[in-house]
Amino acid sequence: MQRAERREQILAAALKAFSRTGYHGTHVADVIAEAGVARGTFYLHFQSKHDVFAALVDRTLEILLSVRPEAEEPVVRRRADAEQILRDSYTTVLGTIHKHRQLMRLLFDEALGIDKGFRKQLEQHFTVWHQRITATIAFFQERGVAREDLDVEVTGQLALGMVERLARRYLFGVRSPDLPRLVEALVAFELRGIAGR
Amino acid sequence: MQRAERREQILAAALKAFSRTGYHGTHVADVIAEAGVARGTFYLHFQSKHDVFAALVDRTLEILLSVRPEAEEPVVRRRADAEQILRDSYTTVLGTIHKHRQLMRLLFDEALGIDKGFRKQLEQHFTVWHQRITATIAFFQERGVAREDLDVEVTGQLALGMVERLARRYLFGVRSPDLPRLVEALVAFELRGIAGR
Amino acid sequence: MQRAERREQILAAALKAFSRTGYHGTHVADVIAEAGVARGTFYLHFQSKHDVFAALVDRTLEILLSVRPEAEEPVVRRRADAEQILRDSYTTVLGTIHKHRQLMRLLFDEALGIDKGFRKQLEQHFTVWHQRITATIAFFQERGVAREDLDVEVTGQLALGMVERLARRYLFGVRSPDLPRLVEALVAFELRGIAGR
Amino acid sequence: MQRAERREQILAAALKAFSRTGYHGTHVADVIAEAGVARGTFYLHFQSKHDVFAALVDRTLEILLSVRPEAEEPVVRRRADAEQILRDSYTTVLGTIHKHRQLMRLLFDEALGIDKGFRKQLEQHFTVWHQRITATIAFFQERGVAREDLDVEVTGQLALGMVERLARRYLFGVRSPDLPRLVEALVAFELRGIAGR
DNA sequence: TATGAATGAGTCTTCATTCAT
DNA sequence: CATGAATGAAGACTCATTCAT
Repeated sequence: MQRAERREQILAAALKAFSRTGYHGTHVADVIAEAGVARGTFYLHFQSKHDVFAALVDRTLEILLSVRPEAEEPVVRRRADAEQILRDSYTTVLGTIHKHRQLMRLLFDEALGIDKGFRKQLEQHFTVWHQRITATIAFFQERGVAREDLDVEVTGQLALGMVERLARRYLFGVRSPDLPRLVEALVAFELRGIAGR
Repeated sequence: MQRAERREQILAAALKAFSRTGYHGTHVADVIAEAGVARGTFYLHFQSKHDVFAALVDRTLEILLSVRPEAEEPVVRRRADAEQILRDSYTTVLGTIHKHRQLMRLLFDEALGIDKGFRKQLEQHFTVWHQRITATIAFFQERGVAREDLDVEVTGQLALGMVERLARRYLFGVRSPDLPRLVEALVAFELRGIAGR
Repeated sequence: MQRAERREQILAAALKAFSRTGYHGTHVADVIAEAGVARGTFYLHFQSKHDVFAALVDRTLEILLSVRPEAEEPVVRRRADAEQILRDSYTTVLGTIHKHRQLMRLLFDEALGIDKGFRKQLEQHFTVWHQRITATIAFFQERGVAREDLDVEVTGQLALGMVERLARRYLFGVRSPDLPRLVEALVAFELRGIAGR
Repeated sequence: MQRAERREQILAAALKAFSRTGYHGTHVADVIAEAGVARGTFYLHFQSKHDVFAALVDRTLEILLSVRPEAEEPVVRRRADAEQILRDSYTTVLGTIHKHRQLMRLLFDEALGIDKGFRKQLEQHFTVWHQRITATIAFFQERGVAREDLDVEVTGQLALGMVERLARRYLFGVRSPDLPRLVEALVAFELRGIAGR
């Protein structure tokens, strides 16, 4: 078996195990049992238990950050109206979160309690998303869709919070959420929320 | 020293210790050192390390649930306009969260990673809050402040998410947040978000 | 309450507790709960947990050693025939053991596992009993009831063992044993066992 | 080192340690020091301190129960006379007990004080032996060696008690007991004890 | 690379005993 | 004498990590 393959195998087993019993409730013994691999093999591919978890976190963050539907074709975006932009964005984001819900749950429920490092990483990640969102809002302001006196900074956080909560409430652990409904409520609420008048 | 007093003392020390190094990073030795009590004394008041943490979580949830400004004078509420109701509510809630930010942080950052029981407890808590919020929204619908076609259920979650994120971003670990600014942005956003038109 | 009374009260509670859960399975907390006495009071009357147990053991050994039916009226004994002597002795001994079966059980089942001191005490006690028995056998030899070539020393041990086993099997923990039957079998067996022919 | 070998090594060390200081006086630290293994290694082979002890008890009981000289050649037995049967049996039994005197002492002196479970086990064991003995007595009755009116049940206990006492008094902790003497006294006593007239 | 036996530092928890009131 | 809160030494057990094969 190729080195990368074996690594994947362990990573998958770790995800399963961690999802089942959490980081501290999962022992290396559980991971290797799940993977069907010897103890030594585990340490051949990962430096430590913490290390596997970090790898999963990294992967999760990569997945999240790679979701950039709105950035792909800026020119086209200008033509699209605000509603469509939001709808597309949120559909992609929520869809991605749901698709990788096990990883997401790990990140949101476990990572904080393990390490200050993970907290930092997560905060940075939120910062990046916050920037993207505020950029979008600024763009909406330019287009006259968002009012000028909006507190962009705080509003960006509000948008983040809404998504996070929808994810936690409707996406983790559920097989088939009613994505369109969530997106619709979210878009309607946000568009009005940022609108003038 | 009275029994209850000693218990309080240990609880305070535990809060400090847990806040500093997290649940798993904190040893009973740290707690008793912080409290200045003997090991046996700790176990005279709490069954286990897990038990002290649970006591802190319970306390936190009690504090959160006891925040019910809007419920106190229903008659007056009817006269008040929606904006004032929201402003008052959020001011109280965010203020309370900030006042007890150490406890809150413990609940939000640590509790999930320890025990499925805590996760359940937290979910139940969110359910209660969700109910309160949807009740308020329904009230706003009656009053014509919120549109009829609003997805109340999902919107309730959105409101919850906004508060949670503000708390995490601006209230935990900060001495003096700009509360009015947060409330203003929140109220303005939500009022528009739920409005017709 | 008189000092001696209080001591008795604790002793009785300790016997109950030890009988229930054994020496190591019983904590001072159990004893004082059973006695309805405060922790400090316990140590006012006994130096340690070990000390109470020792007091119970002492009491048990005193009871056992005070059983001396055959010694009371040596002149009369000479007239009685061997069978009656044995029957009387064993009836008294087995009766006493049964009457104090809780104490006896403590001595036989627990004392050995606690302390080399108790083992020594018990061995000395057996030695005393062994001497009494061999004296009786010697007396029987004089009277011609026991054969001359009997290995008195070893036979004394055999008699001891028979009684011990009957006690363990039929007397501990039973409310009403068939004492006459045991005595009859024992006497018949022993008389023949030591007899010539 | 093979798994079974290492287990044996620890078992031997535990026997030594327990024999020296008793169950409660022996710490896992003592056992591993005696065995020259690390703490973790101990728990790799045994679930707990209680578990090693149980393993030793099991082994002891197996050894005791496997002593069945009289069962091997029933046909021959019928021809042999009672005295020889008893002499052989007791020689083997007492010899085996002496050979494994450390294990036996553990069983008889320690096991009772640890656990009700061990008491049960020991009682069952005595029951088995009692059955064997009564069977032999019944056989002797058939052969006319034992009287018909014998209380077989109780007499079986008497025989058990004699052996137990000899074991405790002459076999535990002694290097070279005078086995023939013990057997002779025992056989002579028992044969007469069960005899008619 | 793979294996799994071995390691031992780390922690929680217990419980007999003390002592201030 | 009585109380019961406080003490802290002691000890069982865990589990991430190493390493010889």
